[in-house]
Amino acid sequence: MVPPVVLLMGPTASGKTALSLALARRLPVEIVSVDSALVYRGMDIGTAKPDAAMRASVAHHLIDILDPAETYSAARFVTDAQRLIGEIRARGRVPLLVGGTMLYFRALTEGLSLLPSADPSVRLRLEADARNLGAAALHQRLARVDPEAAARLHVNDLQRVQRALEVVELSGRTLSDAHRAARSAGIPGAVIRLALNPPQRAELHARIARRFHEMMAQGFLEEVRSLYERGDLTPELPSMRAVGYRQLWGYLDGSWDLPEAVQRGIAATRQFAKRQLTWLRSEPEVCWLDPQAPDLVARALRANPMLDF
RNA sequence: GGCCAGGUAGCUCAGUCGGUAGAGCAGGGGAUUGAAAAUCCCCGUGUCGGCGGUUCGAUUCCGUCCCUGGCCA
Repeated sequence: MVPPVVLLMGPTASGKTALSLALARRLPVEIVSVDSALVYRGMDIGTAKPDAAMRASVAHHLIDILDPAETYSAARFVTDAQRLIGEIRARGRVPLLVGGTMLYFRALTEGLSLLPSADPSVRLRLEADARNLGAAALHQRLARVDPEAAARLHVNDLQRVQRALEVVELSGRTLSDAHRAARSAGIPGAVIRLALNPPQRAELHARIARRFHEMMAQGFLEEVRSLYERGDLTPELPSMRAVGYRQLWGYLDGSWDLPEAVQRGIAATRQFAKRQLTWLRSEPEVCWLDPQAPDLVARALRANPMLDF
């Protein structure tokens, strides 16, 4: 029988890393990171990346695989994760997928439609069109080629309107047609979903603030400064748009003073956590865990008999 | 102690020539198919500092008290 795949989800600062390491002491797991920021090298403190000692104690995958100038995607994640799940299972171990990028989890478990990947030149042109013609004009253009997508997308949601236009331009079929066609397969075999979250939102907010200040004490600003001073990175890159990095970048370029950058960073983290929880509420068959509960690992195992080998 | 300027949403403030008030930020809810730590949508009742007075009606005018900042002593 193939081992189950365990998904450990939860908002930022909910204690996923600690629980994943505790689980690793009880089960023969390898960890697959499900995180769009942990993929970047040199972004350690602000992403709360598992440190060298942690990564020496249990195999971690999909961490430090890209330079911050590069871009990753949900589709690449699905390809990478599918491959890793197969490899880990072939070693007779349990794939433990840990992270907070909920789109990646959803793409992996529900599959993705067959779509063209992003094309930088098309995106540059569409961005220029958006600037010159306005969001309404782009939305109207979409309404002509893919009325169904236009009806679904808000005029102001430039990112998705542009993507829908990009899909038609690159593939000749509409996004709406592609969505109706078959998706890629999800995860074969059993899937167990654990979600870590404090029952009280105020507690999560407190954890977020505490952790942000700890990051500052650990040298988060110096980490961002060294990225800032590279000279080839811009605030528009997906890596530099990450929570905390974006706000400290704003301090370095003089947009605001340090206390304000920190407050904005903490607020952005809270907002991120809220969006993660919106995803999480629609996940099926989730075993919710309170990070403050004693014997967390025992609780997780008891709730999922399949895990108790 | 005197004079001046303020005290309105969790914060910063706007406003009501008297008919019980609204922005930004924060916060809450939702969406989410190759940028997703992104992007976008929806949600605004609060003794308008306290107490009196005038008025049909006061957050708005008057008096007084309290608090904050500045200037003068």
